Amino acid sequence: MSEVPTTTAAPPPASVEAFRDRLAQVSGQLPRRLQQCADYLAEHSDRIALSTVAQIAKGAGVPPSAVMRFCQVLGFSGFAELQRLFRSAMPVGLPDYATRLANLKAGPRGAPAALVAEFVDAGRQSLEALALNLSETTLEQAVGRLATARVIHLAGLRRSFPVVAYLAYVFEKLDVAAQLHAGTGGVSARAAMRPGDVLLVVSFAPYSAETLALAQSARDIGLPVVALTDRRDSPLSRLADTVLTVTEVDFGAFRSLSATIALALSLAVATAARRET
Amino acid sequence: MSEVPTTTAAPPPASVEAFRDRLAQVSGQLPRRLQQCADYLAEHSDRIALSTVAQIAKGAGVPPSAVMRFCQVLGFSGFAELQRLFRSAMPVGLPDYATRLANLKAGPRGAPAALVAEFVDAGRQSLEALALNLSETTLEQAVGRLATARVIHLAGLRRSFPVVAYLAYVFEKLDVAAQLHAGTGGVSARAAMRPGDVLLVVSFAPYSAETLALAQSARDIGLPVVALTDRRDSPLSRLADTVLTVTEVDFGAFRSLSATIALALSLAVATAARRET
DNA sequence: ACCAAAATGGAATATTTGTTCCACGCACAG
DNA sequence: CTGTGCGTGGAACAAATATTCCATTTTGGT
Repeated sequence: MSEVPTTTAAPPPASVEAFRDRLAQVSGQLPRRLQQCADYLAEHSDRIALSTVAQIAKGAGVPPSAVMRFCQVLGFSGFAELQRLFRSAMPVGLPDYATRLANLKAGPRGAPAALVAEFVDAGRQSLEALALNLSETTLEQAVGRLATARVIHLAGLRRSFPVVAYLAYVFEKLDVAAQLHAGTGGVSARAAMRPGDVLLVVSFAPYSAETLALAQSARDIGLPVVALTDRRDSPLSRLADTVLTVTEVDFGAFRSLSATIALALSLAVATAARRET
Repeated sequence: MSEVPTTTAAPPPASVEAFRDRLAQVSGQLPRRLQQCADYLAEHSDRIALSTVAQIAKGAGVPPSAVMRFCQVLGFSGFAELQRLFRSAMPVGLPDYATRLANLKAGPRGAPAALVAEFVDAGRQSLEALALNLSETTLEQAVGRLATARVIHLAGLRRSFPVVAYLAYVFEKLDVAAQLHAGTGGVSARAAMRPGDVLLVVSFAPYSAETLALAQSARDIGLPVVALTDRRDSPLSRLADTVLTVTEVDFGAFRSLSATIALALSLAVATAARRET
């Protein structure tokens, strides 16, 4: 009955991170064999997902049963549960993605498959750049403006149009009032904007004069303007209150919009989430 | 004794690449169930490393024994050998880029930055999956159809609309005759389609009835239909002559479209390039 | 319409792998 | 020196999984 040993009862780590923490925590106050397990797994945690108990045990220089005990000390029901944790945390692109990409690129010059590889690569780089260069404070500010808006007006032409079109769809699904200004109607769009609204404008070089004009209109009326653009010193920057920048790596003359859409989508979902609270 | 069937003896693929080649090689001249296996594995080769026979079989919609036969047809002794191949090709360890993402994700629950991280991750995974599962022959076929078309008709609604909207923009820039059928005009769209044209339709689950109807119309008239969808056995597959599949990893209820746009863009550029020659 | 060959699905079996259990040994306290 | 308790290792057990086999269905040719 009087349980509660010093190592507490049994909270099984729910993430790889939590697993590492727990590992560091118990390390040093373990029996000899279990310490061997801890040391080995700390060093080779990447093998957990694919190896069997026997392989781990051999690697650590202990019998399989020691590995089992170790898993249970950490709070898992057994090795299977630990392995599940690591398998689910694995990236889905399992086989050698890099070599596959290289092979595709190496194909016939201008072949469709080679093009796909290029665009995939460009998209991936764009996404990574987004993650690295993201300004959390600016993002926070943008969400704040959008969350308090009565109606969110969406503006974007040419290559930006798909982005705002998707935003319009997503906002509708999320039950957020949004209006898409896609056509040539700078005039009608202006008429639709009311105090309390916000304009979310997406534009990249070369900046469409029409989009810039719409942003100017919003500013004239006194509406906050949130801009999604490619450079901090773009023409939009002077017109916008909040400027989110996305550097999209392009291949040839075209961009895959991956990072732009990812950011736009995040904006939309974050906005909807904040409204519900 | 006198073995040597027409499909030669048994050279088991020694690399992931060789496996893909062999897959494309035998595809099309296989019995129904085995073809299902081939299709499924071509699209989800990333699951081979971690799944069990039963899971693969369920995913492909065939009994486990069919999967076993398929493995043997490819030259493997069984599924275990195939799985070994894919496991050995797996990347080791978790990329440090993942830790950067993990930090962002670890932020306040539902914080905008965390959302960005999720969408970036989903987009990146989708792109990798696209590169890995791309069927070069199908892609080639699609480009072939599009390149010889008089006019390319574009159809896609809801979440697919941004994709076709972008395609319309890109085709215009590339000087390729394309027409976007976005509105409700199933009738007007039908009237616009002429012999020699091609319909490029983009649709994901849940498949819009309108889009499917348009594809059916094109087929009735005798136009080739190229489909960009999420599953090989989607309703579109029966209506389309060429089916390109993209598995987009989604976060929450929304998708970043990264892979879809990358593939669409590649199609457009490749089509334009082929026309000029 | 019939037959032969191929394909199919599911049940039976083999194998691999995870998990539990218990006899033994070692250390330490009395 | 001896008893108690924890740690240990291997063997027995259980579960999951791969693989084979064969009765039945389907296919393709004449």
